[in-house]
Amino acid sequence: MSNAFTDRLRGHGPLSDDDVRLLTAACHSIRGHRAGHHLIREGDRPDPVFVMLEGWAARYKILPDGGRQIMAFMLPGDFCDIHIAVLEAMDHSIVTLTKAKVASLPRQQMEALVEARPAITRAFWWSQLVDQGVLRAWIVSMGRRKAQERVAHLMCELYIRMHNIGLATDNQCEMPLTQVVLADAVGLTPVHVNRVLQALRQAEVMDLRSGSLTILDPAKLARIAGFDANYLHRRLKRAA
Amino acid sequence: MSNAFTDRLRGHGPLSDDDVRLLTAACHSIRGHRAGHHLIREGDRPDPVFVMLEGWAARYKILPDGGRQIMAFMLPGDFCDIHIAVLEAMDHSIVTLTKAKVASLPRQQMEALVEARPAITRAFWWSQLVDQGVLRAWIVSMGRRKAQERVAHLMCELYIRMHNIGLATDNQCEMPLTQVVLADAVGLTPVHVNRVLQALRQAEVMDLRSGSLTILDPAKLARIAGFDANYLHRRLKRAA
DNA sequence: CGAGGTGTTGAAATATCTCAAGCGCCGTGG
DNA sequence: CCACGGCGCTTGAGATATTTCAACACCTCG
Repeated sequence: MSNAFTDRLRGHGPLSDDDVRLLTAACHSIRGHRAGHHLIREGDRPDPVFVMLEGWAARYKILPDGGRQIMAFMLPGDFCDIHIAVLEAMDHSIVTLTKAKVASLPRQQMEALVEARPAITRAFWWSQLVDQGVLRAWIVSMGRRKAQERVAHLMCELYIRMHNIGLATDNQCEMPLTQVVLADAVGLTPVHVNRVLQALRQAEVMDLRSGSLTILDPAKLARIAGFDANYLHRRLKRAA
Repeated sequence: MSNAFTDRLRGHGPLSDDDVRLLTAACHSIRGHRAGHHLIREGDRPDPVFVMLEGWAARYKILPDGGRQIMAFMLPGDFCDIHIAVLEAMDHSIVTLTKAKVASLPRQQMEALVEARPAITRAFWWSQLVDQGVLRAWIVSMGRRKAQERVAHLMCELYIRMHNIGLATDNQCEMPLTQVVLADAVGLTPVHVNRVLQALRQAEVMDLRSGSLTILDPAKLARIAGFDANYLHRRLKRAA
């Protein structure tokens, strides 16, 4: 009677058993997808809200010149904006990056939950808050950090997020990102990302390779990244 | 019985007279500030929610190396995240950029409104949605657009937002940004921003000067920027 | 009158991109 | 089982966008 989704929301504040039951029930349609499957495409009329139960996905936009910019990574427990259903057309797309299991909640059911269950609404707001914090951190990175710092910062973010959902062991976790995906996220060129990764490896700071990240020197990594975790404010940790 | 704030929210969906009355009443403490006044500083414990009634403000973060990155501009009718009150400490600051009039709503009153008034909650969600759209657009800009396109895009965004709140006439509006503020927003150097502005001026695309923006060739500007307004989904326009 | 913020200009330095090529791996199809 | 093609990673060298540093003019404000 729980999954990555309810666990995550519970991290944002107490939910009654009833709340959890309603939420799990709402995730009725659960489907498996392979890497590269589009959950939504730009231009689609959005209806259901997607919730990642397993695997990774990315939210991205394609520019007129064909370039791609990734705006967010979605990990297990994350979900697409609840209110997105109000729009007529998506202005971006979402793809799975790995094999994934995703639930979809019909819009109406979502809204019903929000209207009826204050605790759930509150949990959603929290989640929103964290998401916005992440978006802002990305803006700071892209605006003022140089290549090395940028990828270091992203690795910090993703490691912490993985850690928060119990998917990281000591200084190591899965990180199923190819160098071009990484490049599209940090706003660099794949070849430059490659060189940056090599530099970080040779400096014995971190090692990203074949789908997994190893942090060799956490303090140094955080210093390079200028990383300050508290924008990810994880209630979970504190409540535990 | 209305102000920039209620007008804005009304743009996101119908509000009853009662809703509007409650909202205006909630803006009890209204104060004037001069340019450069901090509404919140990083590290502060946030309590009230601020609403811009007149003037501009910017949300920014200072990096370890002393650099500043602006993450958002706040125009009349905008407000800081409602839920921000849940945090223990602000992870960024907000300053006024011009003389400004701002209302502050106590946290509790805010939450009471949200619990009691579904229409108001809905309006807040909309507002959130738009804000997130803007954040994402900034990420795309900083990640994949070059200097000229970036400032062109920002000018498009700000012009449209000013237009939406009735503060722009034909292809012209107030734009009280110094070149260094602009630079801190788009992630460039002030001197480079200067050159970009000159280029856009000489190309007769737009002219930003002494606090006001003139769009000389809207089509060209939008083309350079790769601008697509629909992420700002303004209900106002449609409803009108 | 002086000080500081703002806009402007020039020239050299540098981070990042572009283009181009090669290598290893893996899954597919013959 | 092998050959092939495609993808992901790596490397090099030259091109380019943007930064840095430094200086100056202008204006406002005290």
